[in-house]
Amino acid sequence: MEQLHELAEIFRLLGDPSRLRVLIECRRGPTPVGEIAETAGLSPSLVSHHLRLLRATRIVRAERRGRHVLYSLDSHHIDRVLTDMLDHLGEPTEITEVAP
Amino acid sequence: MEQLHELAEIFRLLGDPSRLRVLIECRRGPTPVGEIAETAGLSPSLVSHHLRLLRATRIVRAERRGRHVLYSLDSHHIDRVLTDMLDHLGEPTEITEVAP
DNA sequence: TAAATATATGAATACGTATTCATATAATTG
DNA sequence: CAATTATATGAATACGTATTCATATATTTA
Repeated sequence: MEQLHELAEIFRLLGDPSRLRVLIECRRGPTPVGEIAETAGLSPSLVSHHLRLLRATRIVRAERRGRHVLYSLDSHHIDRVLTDMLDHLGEPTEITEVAP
Repeated sequence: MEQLHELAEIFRLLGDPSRLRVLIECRRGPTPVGEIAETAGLSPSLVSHHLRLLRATRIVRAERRGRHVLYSLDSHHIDRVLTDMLDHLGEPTEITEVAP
């Protein structure tokens, strides 16, 4: 199964707090790097580095608009996974009953 | 948003090929460490290390059965995310049309 | 109890990678 | 064209972590 590495790489990219913040901002639709940086509280340089990685895996896509570059999510799978996980994160831990 | 780190940690744990293999084996239901190791093609020691991390985040749960310890997925969220991503991985890359 | 099997743990290592800083490229405006 | 704004890139660093090896703990069986 070779796709396993591909899948792991996607998860790995989601597995960094800063990058996750960047991604969550991208969910709002095409957003310039500077705005992402400010909202996420990260340096533009760092955001740019992260976006490069996310772009390389097609998780995110870029479009130029004047001197800005707007980034947005390019995978509805990722979008859905993010939505699901964010929604269900607050749920209380289930109590697993053990059969006697 | 403090849950963001929690979410990132979960993704980080999914972001390693070996650990992902271990997790996928756990989806089949309670499975002994040795069997996971053999099926995944990993050393029992490595599998045990990974399982410890997955257990610490409640992604996986353990139950003793004789001298074996059976591991299984403990989060249906994770199960669903894995199923979704595995299902949709084979899908061809969508061609994004740009409006003229 | 001793031996055998199954799992866990600790230390050591080798490797990747997140972040910063300095600098480069691109696009607009004066 | 010069200056400014926005983004990208490269190198350096500091830190985490996956893997292995040796050893320990737990459980069953002889």
